Amino acid sequence: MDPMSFLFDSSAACRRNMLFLGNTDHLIFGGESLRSSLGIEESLKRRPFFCQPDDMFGDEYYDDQSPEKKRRLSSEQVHMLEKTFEAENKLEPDRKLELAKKLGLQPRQVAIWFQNRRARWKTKQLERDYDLLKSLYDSLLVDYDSILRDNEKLRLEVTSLNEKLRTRETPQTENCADPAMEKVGDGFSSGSSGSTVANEGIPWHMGSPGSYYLHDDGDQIRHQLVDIMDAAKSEDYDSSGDDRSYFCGVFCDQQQQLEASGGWWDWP
DNA sequence: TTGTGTTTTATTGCCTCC
DNA sequence: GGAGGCAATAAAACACAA
Repeated sequence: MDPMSFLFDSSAACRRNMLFLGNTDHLIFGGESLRSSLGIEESLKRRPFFCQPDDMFGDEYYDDQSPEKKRRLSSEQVHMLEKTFEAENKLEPDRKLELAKKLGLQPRQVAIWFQNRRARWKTKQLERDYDLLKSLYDSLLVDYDSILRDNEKLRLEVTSLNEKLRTRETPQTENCADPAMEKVGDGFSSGSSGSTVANEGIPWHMGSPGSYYLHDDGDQIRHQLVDIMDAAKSEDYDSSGDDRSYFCGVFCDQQQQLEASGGWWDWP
């Protein structure tokens, strides 16, 4: 194998053969061309990874630290890697070699850096997604509680009005001959059998069986009930109403936010 | 200075794809 | 079977409070 291709090779087999990888710190990657860019000259002086043979085996080097020590990349190198990562979160082999050459790093180091960087990005993305979902959940919870309160309020109102109705109607429910009376329509009557007052889904019943007849002075109460039931239907019981579109809107928003939050969630 | 928590670099093992 | 990706993890480097 060509020694240089060995240096550049980051395959699994090769890296497993390089059990002395810690000692690859000794491998010479030097040469002026490799160190010319990005102003990394300064950092190279401190970095056993990338120095020249004379530097590596000099007293100065060994006085400083063991060559096996793990070294951090310079800020310039990191900056360049970050910039590249912004453009492409995975590197083609050619690009990796090019970048490694440019930075004076081993291709394997570049590959590892990108791997770790992807892992960090994924962690951050998970945190962002969690925060987003949590805020959506919290706002839905607030809405839900508000709806429950409204529902309870309406229920009490209906009960109270129902009581009023009952007290007014008791003597005349059957055989009523008063022409002023009228049959209540629009959901208040279902004929002669024990009727449910409201439409389906409205959980209360009139107390007495048969059709309901109200005096004129009951009209006000009747209209109030109709209003209340309409409100109840639109807010609580009608799944095709605004509530559905609201929740739909919430989840559409959520999806849009997730889509907008990052382009790499579904990495190829 | 030192103990401790966090970040970064690197390794290992497993998996998928070609 | 080789190449390369990812998850889990180790360990060095770093930051910082006490």
